[in-house]
Amino acid sequence: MTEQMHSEINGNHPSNKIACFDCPARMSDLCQGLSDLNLPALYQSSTHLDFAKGSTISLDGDESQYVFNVREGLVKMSRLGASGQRQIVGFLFSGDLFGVTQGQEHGLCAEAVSPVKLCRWERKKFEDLLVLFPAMDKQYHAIMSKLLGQTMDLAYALGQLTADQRLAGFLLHMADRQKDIGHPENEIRLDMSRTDIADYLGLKIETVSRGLSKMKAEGIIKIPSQRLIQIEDRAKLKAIELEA
Amino acid sequence: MTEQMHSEINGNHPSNKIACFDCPARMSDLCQGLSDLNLPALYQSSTHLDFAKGSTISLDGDESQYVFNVREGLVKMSRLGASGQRQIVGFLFSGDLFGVTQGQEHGLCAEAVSPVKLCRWERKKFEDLLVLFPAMDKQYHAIMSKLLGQTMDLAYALGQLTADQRLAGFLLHMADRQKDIGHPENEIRLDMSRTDIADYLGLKIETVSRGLSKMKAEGIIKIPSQRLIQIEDRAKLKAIELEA
DNA sequence: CCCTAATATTGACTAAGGTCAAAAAACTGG
DNA sequence: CCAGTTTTTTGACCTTAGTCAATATTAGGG
Repeated sequence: MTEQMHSEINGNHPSNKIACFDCPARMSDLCQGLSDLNLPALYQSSTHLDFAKGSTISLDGDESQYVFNVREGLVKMSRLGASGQRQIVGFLFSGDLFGVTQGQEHGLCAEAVSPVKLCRWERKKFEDLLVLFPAMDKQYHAIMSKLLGQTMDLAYALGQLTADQRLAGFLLHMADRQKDIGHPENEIRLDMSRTDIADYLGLKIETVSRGLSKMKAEGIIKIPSQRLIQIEDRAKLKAIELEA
Repeated sequence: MTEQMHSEINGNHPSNKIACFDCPARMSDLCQGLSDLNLPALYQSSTHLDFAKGSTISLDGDESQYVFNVREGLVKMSRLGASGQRQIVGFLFSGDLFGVTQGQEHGLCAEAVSPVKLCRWERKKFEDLLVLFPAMDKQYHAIMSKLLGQTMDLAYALGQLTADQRLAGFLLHMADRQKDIGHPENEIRLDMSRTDIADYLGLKIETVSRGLSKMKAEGIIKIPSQRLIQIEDRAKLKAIELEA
């Protein structure tokens, strides 16, 4: 169940129908720079994959490493340490690129949190695309830069903020994401477990649970079901995040 | 004293003499891909700057943002948070590139820890160089990737490791750096203060001090002077880093 | 070389978050 | 709808690192 197999869909794209046009990630950081005319090249060098909830997404095959773009679903990216722990370094939503840290055996690992549809390129082919499409290369620079910024933000949170501050920041961040996808921004649909949240925020699951319970008791949030959180008092949440 | 001014050296490089040839960072990640023939282009679009110890290196001017390469000295890169704290997200040595997180007002700031000599480009011009020299563009991708990996490593340390583990890891990492520069690898010359180390490791200065004192008491390290640490028992240090 | 200011160390105490254990909710397949 | 499993919440207690305060050490300027 943990090692559930993925299914390879459209391996070589035998038909000429291009799935990019109606891809939920068509306007993602990566693809938005490309005109419809250039999509076929992007599409033909890619493989589409489905991963079941909980399955591991291997970042490199026999020879090549891969670069991925998330079409649908939620992926978690973890840094596995020599001392056996795991730090989730990012959650990846529709349109997010991953698999960009080449070479270095960084003990990175990606897992599908929900059922996931991905677009995959061999790194080599992906780099060819970047040469071919300067607009995409520019976007790629921007993506790396953004990713670096996000990871620095995480380091800031982990190194400097209290448990409550991290949790408040997490909820606000998730709420913003919901808005981006066009969902009501005060209703957070959590696809990840409490354990995932804990591993991301550098906390233990009990601390996450206590933090949420406290916010609920103070009327800042409602928790109609475990995986659904409603923000009742955004201002107070913001205040917690910025607490001295 | 904190806001000590920097001096601009060789602003427009009026002479034809090219400083790149004898640059300590000639073989840095950025430049190593270039042949001597291509150095003039790199040199002419750059500005050389000196910063006094303790001075702030502003990452963007009136119009443009800048990209820097460290020639000599030590730079610290900090993420400043809305709640007033600071997390040092990296120390930059000779040959390290910085200023790559464009756009986003990420509250980033760079400071000279020791007297520093830098090479600076306007981002726009720098990107032109990348287009001109594919080898350099490739290096740039690798640099971003490495930087991202390092920042994830930091996140792992901050989120998952104890104070002693972080400290042991830091010393080992610094020792490796010394080796790279050709210094004896068991003698760590610390250019940064205890406060800097604390801000980097997400600890308070007292915790850093206590940790070092404990290691000294256990014969793992010697501290001949505040800014000089000798590793006496590397294996034990490694063991602390990996402790369950 | 001494005096001062900055930096680092040490000590006593506190608090935030972790650990261990049990209870409660929430999903699962039949 | 129910039994069984997983996930989450809550409680009591403990440990790690933070806080506050005093002392020691180091570096710089006259």
